[in-house]
Amino acid sequence: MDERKPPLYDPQAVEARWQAHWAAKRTNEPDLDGAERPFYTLMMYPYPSAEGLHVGNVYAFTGADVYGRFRRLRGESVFEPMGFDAFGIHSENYALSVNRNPAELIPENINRFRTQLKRMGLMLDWSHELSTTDPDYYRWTQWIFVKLLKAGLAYRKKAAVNWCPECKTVLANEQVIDGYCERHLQTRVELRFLEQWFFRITDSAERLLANLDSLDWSESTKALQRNWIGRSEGAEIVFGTPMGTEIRVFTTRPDTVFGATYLVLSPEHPLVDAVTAAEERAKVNAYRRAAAGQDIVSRRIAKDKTGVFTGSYARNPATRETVPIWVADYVLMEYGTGAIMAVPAHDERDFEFATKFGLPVRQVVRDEANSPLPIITWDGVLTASERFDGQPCREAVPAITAWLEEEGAGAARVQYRLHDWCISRQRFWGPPIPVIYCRACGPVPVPEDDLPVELPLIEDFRPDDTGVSPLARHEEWYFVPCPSCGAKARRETDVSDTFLDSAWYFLRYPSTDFDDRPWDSARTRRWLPVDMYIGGNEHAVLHLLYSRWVTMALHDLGHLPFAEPYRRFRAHGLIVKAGAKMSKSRGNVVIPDEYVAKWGADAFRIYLMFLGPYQEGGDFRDEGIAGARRFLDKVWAAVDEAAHREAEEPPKPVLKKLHQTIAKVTEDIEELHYNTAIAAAMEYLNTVREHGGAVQAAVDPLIIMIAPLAPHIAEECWATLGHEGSVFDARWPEADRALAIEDTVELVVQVNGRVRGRLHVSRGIAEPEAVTLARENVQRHVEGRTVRRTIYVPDRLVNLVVE
RNA sequence: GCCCGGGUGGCGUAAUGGCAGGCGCGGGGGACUUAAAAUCCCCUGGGGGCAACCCCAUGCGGGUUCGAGUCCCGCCCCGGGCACCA
Repeated sequence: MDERKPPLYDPQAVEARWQAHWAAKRTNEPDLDGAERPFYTLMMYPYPSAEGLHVGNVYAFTGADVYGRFRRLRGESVFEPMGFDAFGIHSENYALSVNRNPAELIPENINRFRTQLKRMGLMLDWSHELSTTDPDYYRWTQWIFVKLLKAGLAYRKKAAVNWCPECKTVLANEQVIDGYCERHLQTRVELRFLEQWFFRITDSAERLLANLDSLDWSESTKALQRNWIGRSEGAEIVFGTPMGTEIRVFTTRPDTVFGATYLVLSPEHPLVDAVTAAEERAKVNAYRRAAAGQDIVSRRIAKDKTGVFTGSYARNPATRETVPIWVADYVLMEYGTGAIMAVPAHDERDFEFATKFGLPVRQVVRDEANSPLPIITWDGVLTASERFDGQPCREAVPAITAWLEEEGAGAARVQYRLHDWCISRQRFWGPPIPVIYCRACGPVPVPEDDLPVELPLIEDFRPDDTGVSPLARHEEWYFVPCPSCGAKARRETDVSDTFLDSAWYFLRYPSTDFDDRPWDSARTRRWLPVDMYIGGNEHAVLHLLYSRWVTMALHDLGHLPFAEPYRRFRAHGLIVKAGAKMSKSRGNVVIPDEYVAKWGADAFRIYLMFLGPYQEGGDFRDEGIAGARRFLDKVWAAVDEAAHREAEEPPKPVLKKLHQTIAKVTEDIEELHYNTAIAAAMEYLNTVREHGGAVQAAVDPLIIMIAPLAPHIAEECWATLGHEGSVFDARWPEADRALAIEDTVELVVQVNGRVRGRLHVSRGIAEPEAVTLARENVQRHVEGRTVRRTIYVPDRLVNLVVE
C-alpha cells in the first residue's frame, strides 16, 4: 500500500492562485463581438451599502454563477457582468447620517464590494462593470427619459408625497411608521402635493399582463406581477343628479345595481364641490381637510368607517330611485373612478358603513343557504331586480350591463390596480431629470447633445424645508437659457427614481465600451434579451415590471428589436439563520468574509447551494458548513490518489454509479436543483471510496461536475490530474445510458400493498409470481388465501392482492 | 380577507402514484494516538420480539387506488406578497 501523505488542501492558497490566474488570463471575458454561442446570464446588481456584501447577495450571485459556469462547461460563451446600483435614498440617508457626501462615500463602498465579489470566485466580466452614478451611465438614463417624454409617455401631475418637517425632505412610504418619521419618532409626517413626473405604464397594463403567459419565469414571480397589475372586469355605471352632474362609478358587480342604495365619493373627487349642498358645505369641507391632513401610509390602514352626507341625491339608473351621495375616505381616488355605488347587502365595507350611518340595505342576491347579510358570493340568484329576478349572478352581469348600455347609463369596463409610475424624487442623490422650465415654452427636454445633465458635486446637499432640492440653491446650475427660445429658464431640480436606473442596466452591460450610444445594436442583437436572470422575489413587481415596461416602450419606439427583456427568470428563495430571520438587531447576520476566511469560498459556495432547494431558500447553520468542507477534503484526497495511480478502468459499480450521477447532476443543475446535485456528487464520491475506485477515469468527470459549484478547487484538481488549461474549457461529461443501467434489480414483493419481501432478479423477467411465492415470508402471508390479482411493475415490484 | 410557497427522524433536507428516510449536520460506539484534534469503521424514526419478523409513523379528517409523503375534497399551523382596489 502507498503510505504517501497527500498534500494538505489549503483553500486560501488555491483560491488566491486561481483568482489571480482568471484575472491575468481574462478568462471571464467572452468575445462580445464574435461569440458563436452567446449566453447572457444576469444577476441583480447590488446597492453598495456601507455594511458590505450581505450573505443574501452571495446566495443570489452564487446560484446565478453556478448556472453560468455550467452553461460555459456546456460549450457556450457566457457573459456574466456586474455593476452597482449606487444612486438612491438609501445611500443619501446613510451619507447624511455619517455626515459625509455620498459622492465620496459610494466609491469606497464599491471598492469594498468589488473585493468581496472577487473573493467569492464569481465568473464576472469586470471589463464591463458599471455604476449608475457614473455620468457615462446616467447620461443614457436621462436620454431614455427624454425619448419617453418626446413620445408622450411621460407627463406631469400633482401627487401626494410624505414630508418630514424634521428631515426637511420627502420620505418613501416605508420610512413612515404609524404616521411618524422613522428617524424622528416624535415627528408627524405631513402630506404635500407636488408636481411630479409620471410614466404612463397603465396604458400598457393589458400587454404587461398578457405577455406573462408566454414568459419562461418562475410562476411565483408571475403570480406577484399579475396580482400587482390587478385586472378586474366590471362596468362603469352612470348615476345622474338633478343638477345635471353625472357621477360615474366602477363596479365589478353590475348584477347588484338594483341594491345600490347610496353613492360614495372619495374626499379628493373633483365633483364633491359641485354636488355638496350649501347647508352641508362646512361639514364636508372639514371632512376633506381632515382626510388631506393624513400621511399616505396611515390613510391606507383599514379603520372605522367615517364619512359625511353631501346633502344631495342621484338617481339609480336601474331602480330609478333617488339615492343619497356621501363622501368617505374608504373610497380611494386612485382606483376606478374615485366613486362607488354602495351595495350594502352584498359588500362588507358598504354594509359596515350603512349600518353605522343608518342607510338602507336592500337585498338583491339570494344564496342557497339563505345566509344573513351581507352575502358576498357569485353563486347566488338575483331577487328584487325586476326582470332579472331569478338569474344567476354570473349570467346577469352581461345582461344587466347590456341593458344599462342601451339606456345610456353604463358600459362594460376593465379596471387595473396598477398605477402610473411616479419617477420624481425631491432628493439630491440621483440623476437630475433632464427638463428645463421656460416661462414661454413650458417644460422643454434638455437637448440630447447636452446630456448628461451632470449632478453638481455640491457640499451643501442637505435638504431644507423649502420643498425644493438643494440643487435650486446653486444658481449657476439652476438657471439656464431655454433650449427652444433662449430666454432665461430654470432646471428641473428633482432627480429620477433609482428604479429607472435599474430598468435598463442589463442593456448597457455589453456596450459599456461605447461612449457615443447607450447600446450598440450589433452587440445587443447578439446578446439580448438576457438568457437567464436570477434574483429575489423582493423585486418581482417594481424592478421586474418597470424594466419590462421600459424595454417595451423602447421597442415600440424602434430602439430595441425585442419587447421583453428576460427570456428566463428564476426566483431564488430566502435564507434564514438557524430558523430565524437575519437582522442586525438579532445579531445573527452571516458575514460572508468571516466564513470565507475560515472555510474557503468553495466550501462556502457548496454549503450555500446545499442547505436547501435554491428556489425555496433554506436555513443557514454554522455547523453545516463543516460537511461541505469535508466533502472537498475528500475530493482533494481522491484526486491526489488518482494522480499517483496507474490509469485503469474504474470498478464496474463505480462506472455504473458514474453514469447515473452524470445524468442526475446534469438534469439537476439545469433545473437549479443544486442541493440534490451536490447530494448526488457526494453519493458518487462515497461509492468511489467504498470500491477503491479513485482512478483518473472516475475522478475527472467528478471534477468537471463540481466545477460550477466549487470552481477554484476544481481548477487546482484539474491541473493535479495532469490536464492543460482551465477546467472550464473541458467538455461536460455525457451520461451513457447503457452503462448506467443495473443488470440485476431488487424486486419488492407486496401482499395487499405491504412489503413482505424482496428478491434479486435479472432485469426484465416476465413471470414473477412463481419466483415470488417461493419466498418464505411471502408464502406465510398468502397461505390459506386466494390470490385475486397480481400487479407487476416490471423491474420494480410485485403486489399480490389476496382474499 | 385575497394570492403564492411550505408542514417528513434530534436538525437542514431527499423521494417519475411503487421499498419513506438518500445526502449532510448532530449524537452514540469502536480503531489509530501518550493524549486530544483530524481521519477511518459501525450504529442512529418510535414500539414489540432471543430471533425470523411484526406493528406504528410524512400537520389533522375524509376520499380515489392493488398501492398515497405524492392525486382529490374539507380543515389546522408556519413563511412570504397584496390589502378599504369597489
